[in-house]
Amino acid sequence: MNPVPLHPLDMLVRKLESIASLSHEERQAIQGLPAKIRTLPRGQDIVRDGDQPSQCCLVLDGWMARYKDISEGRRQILSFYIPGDVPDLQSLHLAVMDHSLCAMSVSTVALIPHENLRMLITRFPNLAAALWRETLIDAAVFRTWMVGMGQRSARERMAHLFCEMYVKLHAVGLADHHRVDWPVTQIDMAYALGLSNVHVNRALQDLRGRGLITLDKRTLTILNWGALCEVAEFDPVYLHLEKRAAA
Amino acid sequence: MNPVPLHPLDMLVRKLESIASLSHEERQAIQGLPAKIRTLPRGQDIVRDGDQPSQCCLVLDGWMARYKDISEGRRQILSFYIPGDVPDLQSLHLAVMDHSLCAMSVSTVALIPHENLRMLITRFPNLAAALWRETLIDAAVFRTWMVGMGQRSARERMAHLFCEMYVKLHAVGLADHHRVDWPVTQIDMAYALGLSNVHVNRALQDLRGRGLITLDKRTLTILNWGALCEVAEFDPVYLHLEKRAAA
DNA sequence: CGCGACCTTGAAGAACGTCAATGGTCGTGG
DNA sequence: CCACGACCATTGACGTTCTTCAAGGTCGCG
Repeated sequence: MNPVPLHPLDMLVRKLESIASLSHEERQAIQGLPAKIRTLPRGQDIVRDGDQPSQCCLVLDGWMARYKDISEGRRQILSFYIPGDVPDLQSLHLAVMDHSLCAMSVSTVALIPHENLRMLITRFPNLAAALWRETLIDAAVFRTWMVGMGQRSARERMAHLFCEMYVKLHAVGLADHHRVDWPVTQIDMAYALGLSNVHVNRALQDLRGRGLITLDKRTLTILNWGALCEVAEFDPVYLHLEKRAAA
Repeated sequence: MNPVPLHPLDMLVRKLESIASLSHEERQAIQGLPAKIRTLPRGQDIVRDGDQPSQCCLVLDGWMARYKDISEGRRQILSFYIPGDVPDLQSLHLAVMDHSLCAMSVSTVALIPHENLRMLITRFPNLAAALWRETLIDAAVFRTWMVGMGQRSARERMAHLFCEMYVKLHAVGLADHHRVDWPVTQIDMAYALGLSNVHVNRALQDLRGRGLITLDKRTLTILNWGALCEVAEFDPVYLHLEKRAAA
């Protein structure tokens, strides 16, 4: 959807600058990181449950997802990632993966060796703090999904997911005017929301019927942002964005 | 239940030593942290949703829980904490709380100012890494609860919680011989598992009926560890403990 | 043109929630 | 030591949400 920017690591610079202010030296150090670019087809894993990765994955284009499979084809998608995110930053400190990471759409990623990231955060404690903070926001999103799965109905959860992804995409300039490219199938939404695909479809019909959204040909349009937030009881505090909240 | 050790911060030293090896200097620096000791009655909040805390809370005795309230008395407990844990470590990097923290039983905590923790991690990057790792394990537990709430039945989820807490308590020497002090009421378990208290009771009867556990007068006894793990599909990898796994 | 992946819909059943009533336990104060 | 009250556990009956199974239908692409 988006052309990869001139320098792939600019994506990371921009992300971290939305969190902390970087010195010229820090910016240069990030841009000097070695990165191997890879394009992934939809559905492809990049790290698997049980792996011991030696590199981190920066999303440059497309959507990725963390997920965990348990017995008999049961799967839980744990979170979605968009350009600028580093979904497996945790592997810097947790040797063995307890879940997997895959592409939800055709995606481009940059692979950065742990070794170089470790050197970076040793030299620049400020960057270490920013990356730590990233993983803490990740955890905050997990908590919010837990609240949803424990306490909210299918319709509310789905509305909440739409709000969350719109705000996140908007914050990095990948969504505007309440329209988003939405590459996630209903089957994958079922995995993410802890529902059956049949019920996902029904919840979707419900939101459409209320005139809150349309979703067609991989494009999500939010017709009534206020009402959607209300259904979702959406409060973006947990995303810990710096300034503005939402659209 | 446990007497507070001679020096309260030894609890933190011990916890971090189970993760990383500390130098004499680092150990001393931790022990030199200022700590205000407080005892909390059951149910009391120590930090609330929306607060901007200026200190972190180290659990010395008792159980604590993070939780989030949404409309109309709906509550989700997000995780449980036991002695040695620092439940709100995230507040070091995320200014505003997106959930609350309360005592699940009469508890003793040590409050440590952010300021001093920040000085500590600036001086000792090794400790910063250990604390970062702590927050990452926290996130791994969130993910596991998500999988449970999205994919597992009430019985499986409850069995999983018993396994998880037993392993965690065992790891810090607070449980043995498959017996644990279990201060959590069925109502609070309902909040934690995303169920009604009535259904919690029924799932409990089910586990009792299968001869897997007893739970009486705040004491949980696991009668058949292997079978309980099997029901729960419990795999302790996500706790990222160093050596041994379980009992 | 045909295949595979995805979406949609209906019907029946399982899992879980709600409401309501009862009994048990424990700490507190008389 | 006893009595009280608050909180907690338990159980039954019934309603709702969501799942499962099954059968088309649509769309894009080779």
